Amino acid sequence: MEKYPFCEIEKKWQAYWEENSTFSVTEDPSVPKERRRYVLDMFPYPSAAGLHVGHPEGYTATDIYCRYMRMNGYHVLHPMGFDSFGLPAETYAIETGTHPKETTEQNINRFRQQIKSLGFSYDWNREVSTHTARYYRWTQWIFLKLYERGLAYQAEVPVWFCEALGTVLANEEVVATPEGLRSERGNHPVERKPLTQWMLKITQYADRLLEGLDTLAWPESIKTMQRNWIGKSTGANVVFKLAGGEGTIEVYTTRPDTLFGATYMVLAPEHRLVDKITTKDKRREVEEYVQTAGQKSDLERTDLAKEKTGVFTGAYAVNPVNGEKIPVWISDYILISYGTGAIMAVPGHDERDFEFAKKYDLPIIQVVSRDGTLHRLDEAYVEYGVAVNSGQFDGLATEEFKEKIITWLAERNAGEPAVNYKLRDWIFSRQRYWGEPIPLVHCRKCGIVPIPYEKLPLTLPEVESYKPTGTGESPLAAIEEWVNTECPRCGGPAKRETNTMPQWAGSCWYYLRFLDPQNKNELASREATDYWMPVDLYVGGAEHAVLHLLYARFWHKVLYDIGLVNTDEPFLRLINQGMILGEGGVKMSKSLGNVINPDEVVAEYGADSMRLYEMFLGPLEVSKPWSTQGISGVQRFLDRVYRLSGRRISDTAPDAAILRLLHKTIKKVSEDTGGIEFNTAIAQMMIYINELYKLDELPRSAWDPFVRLLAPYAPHLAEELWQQLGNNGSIADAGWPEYDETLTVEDRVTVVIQINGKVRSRMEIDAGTGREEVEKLAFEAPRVSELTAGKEIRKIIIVPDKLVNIVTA
RNA sequence: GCGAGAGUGGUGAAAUUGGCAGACACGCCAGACUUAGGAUCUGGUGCCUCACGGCGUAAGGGUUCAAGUCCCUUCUCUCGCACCA
Repeated sequence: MEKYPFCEIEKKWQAYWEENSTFSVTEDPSVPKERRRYVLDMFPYPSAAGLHVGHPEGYTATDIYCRYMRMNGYHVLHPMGFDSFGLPAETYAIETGTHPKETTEQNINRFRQQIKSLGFSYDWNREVSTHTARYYRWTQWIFLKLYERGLAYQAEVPVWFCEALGTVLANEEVVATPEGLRSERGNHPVERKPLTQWMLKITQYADRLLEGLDTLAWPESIKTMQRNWIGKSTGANVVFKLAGGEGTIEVYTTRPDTLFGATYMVLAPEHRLVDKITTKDKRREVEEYVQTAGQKSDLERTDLAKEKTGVFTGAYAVNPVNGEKIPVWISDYILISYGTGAIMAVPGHDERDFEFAKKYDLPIIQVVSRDGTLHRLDEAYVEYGVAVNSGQFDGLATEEFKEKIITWLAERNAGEPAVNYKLRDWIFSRQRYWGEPIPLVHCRKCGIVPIPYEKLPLTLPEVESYKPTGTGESPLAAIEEWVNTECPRCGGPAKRETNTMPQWAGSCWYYLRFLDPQNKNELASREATDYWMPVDLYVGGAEHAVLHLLYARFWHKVLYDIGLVNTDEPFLRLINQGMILGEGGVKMSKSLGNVINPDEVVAEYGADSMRLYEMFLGPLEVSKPWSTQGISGVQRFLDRVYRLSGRRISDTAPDAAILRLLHKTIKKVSEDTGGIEFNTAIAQMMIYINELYKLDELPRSAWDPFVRLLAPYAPHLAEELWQQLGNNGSIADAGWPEYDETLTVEDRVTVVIQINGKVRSRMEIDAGTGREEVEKLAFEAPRVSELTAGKEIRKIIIVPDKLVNIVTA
């Protein structure tokens, strides 16, 4: 028996959808807001490898959802595009001299064709690619807005520099690996280097980025990750005077209530006071330590397992609460980039300080107690409790003490409340060719001058070589005629900024360009934005939890502040699809040779089988292994459906059992499709087909609704069957079938009879039978009377239409 | 170490409010049809037992008439963070 002719069917309907622009949408004002949906996929980076099977997973899910919503009368925006700036094309250009634009566009064409081969219902009229000048014109435009609002600035910062890539990386692009810190892309070693970079002041939005999370229907895990990444903490800055000299050391602490337990202080080796306060006799030792710390990689410095090190500076500070003189140390366990770069050490109540104090034999004082009594501290007690050894504050609960001491310090100008974030400003410049040029010029007279908005886009020049200069400058720096320009303000000689933007820039706002992709005057009209935004459903991989999703939220909030968008948050609901693993549950990778190529799957099994299979594997959100045997199972199902369509269609009504199953099926498939639980919806369709398969002829009223249910899942086959049924036009325009609740319930039910919680018998009775009747019938059932004979019956529990539990003594 | 999530047949997985554990599918077994079968159709398939029956949702305990589901303890795995004071 040969397979159904999926190849012809799929080609035919893909051509039909294309010719008829079946899925293009416009901003029709007659459609009320609540009948509109914006469903978005994370657009792909068009790599040379082509689509992998992970892409179609999320794309199929949104496609099914969109088709379902359309059939239910919704107006759905479902666009696709390409995140087409990026390093691989540039690396390839360095190796071969091929222009990145050329490879990128080849890859885009391949991706588009692959995506189309799966029959997704995108509105292709809205396709955008971030590397095109008509797109990045607006990326640059947004950058200038950020600059105008003081959210983009230059700073010399220690940044991650990657020798192999010849560029600076963002914190988020550096990952810890067993071999040390490496670039996320390419796994190359990275090092810390101070360089002048463009920074975006995302920290200014830290609170709003944090608060906004509460309003979003996102996975808790992603929200938690973002919260942790932002890392807000509240406490106090406390000022310690230096003993015997002028000057102060300011520290940040979340536990000002432990101030009486501060027995020493620690500065980061890079702290500006280190040089000033170090005494003569300690200078040599301190300088040596500072230098070693500076040479250490950050991995070494942040390795938790390593023993803490430090040296005494010879200086002392005065504890403002009790006038105690305490020594000032330096150690690389204190980070210059967090808080004030200095701490008061409370070894009794901080694990790190405890470890350090033990090693260097510094005093440990207990100032917090669980119950108000003193005991020996074998480890730091970090919990909240009651103050002890704290002078007039003894007996206060931690929470209350914190408030009191902050006020006390503030009255004496020795401290104030403080808030800190782990989030750092976003290092935004890249020393690369294949990215958006930063639209600024450096004028000797006027300083940094933005290129006027109407002069955008500032396009990428052609270059001889794509290699980074290695000096920390981008390949653009080598193009004299491009770099040397006029100052837009004074007309004098000026030089262009040669840094480009990171790949994240284009993806920060692409969902807005889809709303109005041809607009020449604005990035998107306010009308189009108001019509569609916010995104109702956003589906993509969890790897973007804190990068893309945080950056995009940041830009969106800025655009909101400018008045360009109508909402404070861009993505209302987010779903992360799980990874598709190789057979056996291991990661798919080239080195393991277990990569499944979607083209081959489509060629062998068809797009509908591929779509259905990926959805049938399991819940969308979880990772699940690919199984080549498994796909033949869903193909068999589609085959059966197709063969079934060859049977005679009758106009007689289906029998009661089929009718009931039909309505149950419509109900289950409707609820599960709306709830993005596609695996169980497919299982229900299989159950239905298994039953229909037993019939010699198909009642039209049992078959027609099924074809509609199938349409979101296997759209090509459904179109074909729809046409066979004598319909003109696309099934996409057909309505979704409705079910009658009363027809979904069984009139006879099987009730199990338990004795002491164990199933001993069962009986078939009318649904809705009353309790007394059920009880009576239960005792008439076989084995029940013999098993209960001579026993005291303590209790009878009846769950209507489900179960009877007879409890005996 | 901290945070989040997950552990159910040989495999992928199902299972409203606690109410027949294993739907659906893969695989396997048997049969039918066939020159043939990696096609198709029908039936079977958690484990132990000839059977009656017993045992089963990572392990142990608890609540309950009743626990995959609720509570406690432990273990394992995945993901994220990694001295953030």
